[in-house]
Amino acid sequence: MTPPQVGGVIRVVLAEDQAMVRGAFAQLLDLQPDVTVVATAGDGDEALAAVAEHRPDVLLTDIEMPGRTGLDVAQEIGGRGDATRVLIITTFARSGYLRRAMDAGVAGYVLKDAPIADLVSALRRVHAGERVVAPELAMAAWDSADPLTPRERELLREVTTGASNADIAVRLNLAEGTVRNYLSTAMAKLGARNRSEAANTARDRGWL
Amino acid sequence: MTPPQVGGVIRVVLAEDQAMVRGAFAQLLDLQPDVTVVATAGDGDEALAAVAEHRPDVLLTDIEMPGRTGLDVAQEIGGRGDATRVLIITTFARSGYLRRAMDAGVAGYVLKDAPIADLVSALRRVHAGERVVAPELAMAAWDSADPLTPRERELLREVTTGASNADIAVRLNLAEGTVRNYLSTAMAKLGARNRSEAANTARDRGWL
DNA sequence: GGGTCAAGCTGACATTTGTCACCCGGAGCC
DNA sequence: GGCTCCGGGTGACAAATGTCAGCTTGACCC
Repeated sequence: MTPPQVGGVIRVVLAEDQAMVRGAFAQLLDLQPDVTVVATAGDGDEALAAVAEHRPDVLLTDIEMPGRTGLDVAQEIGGRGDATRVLIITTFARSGYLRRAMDAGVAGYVLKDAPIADLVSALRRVHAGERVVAPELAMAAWDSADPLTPRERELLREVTTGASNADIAVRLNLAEGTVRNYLSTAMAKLGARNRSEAANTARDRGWL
Repeated sequence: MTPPQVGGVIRVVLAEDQAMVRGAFAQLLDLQPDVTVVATAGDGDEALAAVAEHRPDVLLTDIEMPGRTGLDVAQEIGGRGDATRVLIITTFARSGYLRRAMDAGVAGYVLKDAPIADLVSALRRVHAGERVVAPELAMAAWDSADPLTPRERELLREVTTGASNADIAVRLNLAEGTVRNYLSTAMAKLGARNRSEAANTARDRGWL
């Protein structure tokens, strides 16, 4: 479909769930002489399909999307050994996603709080083989390591669904007291006053 | 500063907290021959200042911004009897804001989920004196009217700060039982399983 | 005037949630 | 081997949360 790449033209697939933002970014990137947006996607599944079809140089993706998240997509692509490199664009509040993004082998991570110029330059650098991480986050990744044990994470995930201790106990084959205990330590670690607050802050930091 | 308006050119101030989105929208709007972005703002206060300085035809603003929200700004502008008309761009999830937006006298309300073309056409229609509301919301506004009493709303707002029943009782001069009771009825109305869930859904629908 | 309805308010009671002291097993010292 | 630490697990107890029946007051409608 698309002509063979002329020197340095970056072929991009863009995934972002808000149509207006997606459209704006796509048009803007297309204005750059060295960038072509070959497809756009509104969720993770569309993104995977578009990458499979177009084999772009870079997948530029948001994290929070309906269904499969941007991180899921990154992991999938990394696992398949695709040549496509992944550049994450996301919101500051969810900074804890960074560690997981790194584990998923993404090539770059920029914030929507940064000027658009940063997006374009990050795109070029990622295409050139560099790794790019928003400077505000490079440090944050270290001083806020995930303190939760796997079990605690699991319990907190149940809490986000609105489950009671009894529900969780049944679902995970635990005594109710145990459930309470884990949540209690999780609350202590997160400085939360109750289960819901704990689940929220854990989610906000990308630890779930 | 700006030259006198030639026929039909729309002078716009754009307020949106995410720099990248703000930049993208601004550039895109400026590409339209009949639109000029005279200033941009990253929060409500900057937006008010920009409107005061530039007296634009339209203020295009997000709702959720640090400090003063887009609705606060709209109210302020409406109260001052400014000629500037307000067009809200926001996220679908917070559909309940619509009613409050209407009360604040906004001229239009579009969703970030809609294609960008809608944004431009809404802008033109608002400038022409029409009122524009995203079709998905025109109906939603009616079938999901806020069921909360003022007191319940107040209590839920306290819950979002992480306050316990005892805390709230003291702060509002109520018996603890009363606090529990209000929250209980609020939970019933919202179909929530506990205080936090109730507070979250209420906030998500823009009822706080 | 009486009747009814909604909102504000309350205490007694039942349930859920959070805290604590403790047991077990494996990993890593020394 | 003995020691300590950490993650997983447990039940008894205390505190917070949720439910219910019921009391006022004011608005609205005969």
